[in-house]
Amino acid sequence: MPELPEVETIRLGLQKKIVGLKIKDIEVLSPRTFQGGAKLVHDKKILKIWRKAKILGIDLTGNLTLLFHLKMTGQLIYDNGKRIVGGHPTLDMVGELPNKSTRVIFIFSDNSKLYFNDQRRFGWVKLATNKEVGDSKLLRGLGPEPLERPFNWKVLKGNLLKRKNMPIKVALMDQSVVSGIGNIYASEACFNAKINPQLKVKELSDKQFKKLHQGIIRSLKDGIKYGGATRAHFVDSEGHKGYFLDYAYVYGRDKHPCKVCGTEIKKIQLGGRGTYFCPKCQKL
DNA sequence: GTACTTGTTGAACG
DNA sequence: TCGTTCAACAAGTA
Repeated sequence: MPELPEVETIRLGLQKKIVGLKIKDIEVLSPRTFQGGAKLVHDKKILKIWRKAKILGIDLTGNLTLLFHLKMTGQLIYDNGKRIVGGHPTLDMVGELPNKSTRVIFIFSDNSKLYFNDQRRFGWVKLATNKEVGDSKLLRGLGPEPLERPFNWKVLKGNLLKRKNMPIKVALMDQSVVSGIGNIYASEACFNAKINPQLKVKELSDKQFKKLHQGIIRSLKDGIKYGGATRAHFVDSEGHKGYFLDYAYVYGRDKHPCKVCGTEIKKIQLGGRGTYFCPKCQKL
């Protein structure tokens, strides 16, 4: 599913392709997926594409911005005849478009198209004014971007300590602590830092906060390098089909041997979510 | 039919 | 009010 690295991958791919294009038309196949007045995008030009946490923003002329959240199964697929940019990987990304998962289609003045596909309709597209974007509680109260400079281990520690009694893995997923860490990367970051996900925040040493800071960055950069955390079929931004073997160290690998020490990976529930860890590498 | 999956939100708890 | 937990929601798979 699209997490921060996949949204970033999409942003980088789209940036190269649609900035400067004019939106000629829009088709909303699933009204509940599109919030706001769809017709307002007619004849607007794409100025800039940005990302905050897992939200993708496309700034348009007319002080308008399109906001996208892919949630679990959203995809953005750009098609100018051969090139596409993906999200949640499914085989239909290389098949015919539109298909039964297509919710919104943007048609540009050069007749290329951007498809918003979403199997489960958890995701959404929202047209907002620039002011609404600034006021949006979606974007306010988000913690620092984990891959940008202001995010260092002291900031991480300070923010985490607001949740001092929580298990560290649950606290990591709090979006006000750090932006964009979901269930997969929370487990992976803890593994990278060799910290047991059940450990309470207040029990971490400074050394562990430093390792966790590095662990978060490493897991996210790995994610971007591999184009997103997934073991399923994948299509890269040039349309080549690829296949990711499970690059994750722990996520989704319960009962499998740890890639570092061979110990069986355990799965537990933490904060109501599946949590994976190696009992030997991540001792309490 | 049931359990499970996700991020986000708002209710409910002590 | 607070820190924290939990149910609900969207819809599809196994």
